[in-house]
Amino acid sequence: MSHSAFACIKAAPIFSQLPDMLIEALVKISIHQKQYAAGSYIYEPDDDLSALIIVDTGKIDVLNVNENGKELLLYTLHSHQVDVESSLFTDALHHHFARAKTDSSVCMIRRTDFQNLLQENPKLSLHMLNVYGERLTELEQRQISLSLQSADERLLKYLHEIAAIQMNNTFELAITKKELAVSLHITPETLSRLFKKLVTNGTIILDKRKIILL
Amino acid sequence: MSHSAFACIKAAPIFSQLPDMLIEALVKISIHQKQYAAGSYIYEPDDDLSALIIVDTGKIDVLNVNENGKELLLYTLHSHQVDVESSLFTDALHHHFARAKTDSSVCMIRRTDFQNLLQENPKLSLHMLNVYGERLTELEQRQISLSLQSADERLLKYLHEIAAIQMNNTFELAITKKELAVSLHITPETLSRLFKKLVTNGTIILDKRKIILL
DNA sequence: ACTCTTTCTTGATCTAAGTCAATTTTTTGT
DNA sequence: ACAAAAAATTGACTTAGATCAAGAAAGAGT
Repeated sequence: MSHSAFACIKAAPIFSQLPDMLIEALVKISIHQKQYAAGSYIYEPDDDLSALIIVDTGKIDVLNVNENGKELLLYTLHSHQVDVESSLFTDALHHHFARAKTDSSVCMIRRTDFQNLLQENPKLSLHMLNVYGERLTELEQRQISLSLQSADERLLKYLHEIAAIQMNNTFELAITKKELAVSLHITPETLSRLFKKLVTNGTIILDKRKIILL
Repeated sequence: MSHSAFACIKAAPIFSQLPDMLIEALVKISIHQKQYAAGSYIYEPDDDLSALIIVDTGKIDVLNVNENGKELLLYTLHSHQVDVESSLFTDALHHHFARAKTDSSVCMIRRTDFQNLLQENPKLSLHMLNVYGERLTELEQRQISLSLQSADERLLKYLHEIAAIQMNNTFELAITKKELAVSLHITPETLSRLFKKLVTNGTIILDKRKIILL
């Protein structure tokens, strides 16, 4: 658990390569260490908060609601990740909101302060453009994955990604299956059936949360 | 049909608000008026073209292929629109490609030239950040619409959007139904059935391409 | 150890949308 | 105006995944 704004900002991958001078400039305009209990809202639809949010500890869900009140998880921010969206640059109304999934603490930088800093630092602007470009690519990839891959392909891809990160074909799921279902955009029932299929196929061995990829 | 690079760039909404000085700087580094026949490729997956593309005339599809060779239409660029993606800022491999849908002509600005200009012009950087922010929001909206709305809701929304733009409840489809189906991410057969449903519901009157929203 | 709550599983059923195939309508080229 | 090509419609069938409902298993609090 970090305890200074400097540490919080420096730890964020999107800022970490920046020269310390710029980081200190960011620290100066940041609002330090806000605490949020699990389930509480960091910002809500139509809020004019307009700030850049850096997660120090905990997890934060960024979601969207449609007219019928149905929620869609856009992404979950983990420690040191930054919510670059939230209309930091555009004035467009946003219909999404951020909610603490676990007890969390965040740093914030207000939109106007950040924009002023950008004006004076072309390097920072260029850096942010790169970040946005990556986010864009990522979002596109996700959209492609959702419309071109079936649920079981998505699940398998997810499992292989974990195995790759852990560099081990045996691992435990870090999240509940319910949460996994949400992030794969399927129901828990469907996920349960997909797992069953993978087991009978002999693609995986599954014992509770423990998974062995064959 | 425009005939100078200046006109081409000035006509693009994302650049039009910029001071003429900057536009001229953009013109200087732009590659003028390339012609593409319908069906030909502007860039392909893994190409290292890395240029910003401004459509002068015609229509250009930006698509993606998955492993099975299935195509997904990301968006269609019309006259004066700019392809801000195509790894302009990131080095990440992109799996997508651009193909002329109709005979088209485009202006291009090479990545390195553009980045150099950005370095010297914080205003331009900030401007581009705004553009990216909007694109990001747009993409998110689309993803939400695709996973939260059913096909008939998407169709109706599309029809209402046209009516709103034309400020008239009676209008003609500017594209073929086949193309509409692609952009709604459904098959032509399904679209045909949806239209039929809307007609029997009494939601619309349809005669060939002419539509009256009731 | 024993509730109470939440997660997970399983079965039965439903539905939106895709696929395949055949036909009709519209558009295009000459 | 006519032939050929492309677009649109229709029907029969399949399928992935959702929904509803009911149990089983696991976890948490006392």
